[in-house]
Amino acid sequence: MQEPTFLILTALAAGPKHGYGVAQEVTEISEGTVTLRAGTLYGALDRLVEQEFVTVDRQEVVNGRLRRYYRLTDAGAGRLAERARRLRKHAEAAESRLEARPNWALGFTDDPFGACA
Amino acid sequence: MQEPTFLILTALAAGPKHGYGVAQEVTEISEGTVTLRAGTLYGALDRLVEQEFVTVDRQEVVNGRLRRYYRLTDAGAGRLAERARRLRKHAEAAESRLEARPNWALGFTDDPFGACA
DNA sequence: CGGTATATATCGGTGAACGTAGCATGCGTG
DNA sequence: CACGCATGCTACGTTCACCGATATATACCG
Repeated sequence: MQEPTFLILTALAAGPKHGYGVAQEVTEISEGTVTLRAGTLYGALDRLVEQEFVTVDRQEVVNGRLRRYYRLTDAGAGRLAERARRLRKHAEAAESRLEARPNWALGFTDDPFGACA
Repeated sequence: MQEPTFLILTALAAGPKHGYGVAQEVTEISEGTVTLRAGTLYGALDRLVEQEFVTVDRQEVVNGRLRRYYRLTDAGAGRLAERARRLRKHAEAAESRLEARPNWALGFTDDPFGACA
């Protein structure tokens, strides 16, 4: 599961939303770093419905335009929880390794073993 | 950047490693959930070298086998830090939304506020 | 009357990941 | 000594998600 898909599930975790609403929420969650395109959005939603991580909650017609609401299933919530935990673990691993890294070598002596006097 | 690529950078953040060593460390970091295949590993390393997030530290021949060590560049460390922060933010967003979700529908009462009589 | 915002749908290209196979060497086992 | 196994990189081909572009349709505003 990639970033866009993960964020779509995250957006739906707060409650049912229609496609466009998901796209807006994803932009918000990611602080503008991820903007879903139509192709990505509906492609991912179709896939998620097929995998039963998401279901169509209901459809309504507003101003002559179709509006389809999607809802996270229990399986989807489980999958999201699992992936969120994994993401956090990986982020923590990366951050702790970066901290321990001798990056005082930024630009000058590059001495991975600290053997440099 | 996808999960395998992120984990490769993370493995290299602790110090230079050769391809096979990276693969082993990735298995460890991900607690066995991600196992890098040769195609994924060397493909990603080639891309990372081209993007200058990783450089070839040195090469040696051990027992007639080539061993090529890769090292994280400063640009690579910066990129990894940025991505790690983003990953953590997304993981947190997902987890907080999942907590707030009315998942008492899942068969057990989960009442964080004790409001449920 | 044209531009923008709301909404969903589809198509083709691209690139990362993935699987498998192959090459090459040393080491332990039968 | 033959064999499998671990090490370590290369070289294919395939799959799949993402993405840009395009299409459709309505409402609102200048």
